[in-house]
Amino acid sequence: MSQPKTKPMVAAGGDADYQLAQQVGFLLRRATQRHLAIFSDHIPDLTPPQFAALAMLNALGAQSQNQLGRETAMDAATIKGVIDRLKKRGLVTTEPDPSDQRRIVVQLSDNGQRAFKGYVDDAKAITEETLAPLDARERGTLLNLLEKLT
Amino acid sequence: MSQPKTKPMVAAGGDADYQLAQQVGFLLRRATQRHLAIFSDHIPDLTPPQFAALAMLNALGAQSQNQLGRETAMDAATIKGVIDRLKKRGLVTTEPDPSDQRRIVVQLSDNGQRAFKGYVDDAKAITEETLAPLDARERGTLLNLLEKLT
DNA sequence: TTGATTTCGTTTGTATACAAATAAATTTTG
DNA sequence: CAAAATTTATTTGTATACAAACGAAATCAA
Repeated sequence: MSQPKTKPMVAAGGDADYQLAQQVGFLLRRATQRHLAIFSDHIPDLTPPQFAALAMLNALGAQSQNQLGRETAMDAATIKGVIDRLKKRGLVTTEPDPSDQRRIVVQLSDNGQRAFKGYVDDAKAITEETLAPLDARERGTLLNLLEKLT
Repeated sequence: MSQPKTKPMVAAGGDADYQLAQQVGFLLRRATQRHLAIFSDHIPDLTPPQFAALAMLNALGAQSQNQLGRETAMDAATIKGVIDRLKKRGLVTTEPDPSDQRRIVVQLSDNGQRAFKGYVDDAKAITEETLAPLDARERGTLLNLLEKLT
């Protein structure tokens, strides 16, 4: 006779069914890693946040530093570092806002403008290569779902 | 009379159609940010990479440090820092691999084992809350597409 | 108007994340 | 076997990312 069914060896709140590799957080991290690798293959001179800042300044024009951070999803401490590095490389300039002594207005320099325009095609290629494993319908679906997730 | 159509003001390789907020890299970054916020609400004491290391050690047993890094998608330098911090907190222990003098074998401590099991339900709640904006079908689709992207 | 609150930018500290270089140990190869 | 190549772990340096605390400036409210 076989034994009656017993409790599994693990304590209550079993972990046998926790598959890290299937969790959305883990998949997001890996997808981000792959995207970052593709990005630096195409644009070795900039990071994604740096490019995001340039793109936003190009699209929206001069912005206060914190406002630019909001547009590009970076907190105040993070955008500060990004702008400091872009400024050091001459891609952006800053000046005080005369109407608000607290604010620093960030703008693209001519070099920054040219640099951004020169990278737009690369940026499109980065998106294309990142999404390469998906067909057109899947790409749309993914972007849609990611947007909902925000 | 209207003027004849002229070239747009922007130079060739137009950037007017580059929408940062619709690029997969930007959406991945924002989704990851939201997930991280949810994670730290539920498990303030661990980071996602730290939890990933515990989960993998629990699932696979003792591993060499670099092997564990591979399982959890962290490079050698990153997993080192993660393990150092987990070790300092007594959640993992390390010992030299007698069969390979280069390797360090990492394993869950009893405390680490208990801590992990105690967090599994929180981890499931984190996934649930992260995916809350999606219905069941969309969740499956997203995980599928993210996996393809890797 | 002034006192409370909010916003802006900065600083400090911690934690990934990755490139590059290195030394030691192991494995592969000729 | 001996040389070459690879693997493992470490270290250094740079770049996000975020929490927390801070002073200065602007806004709100009683």
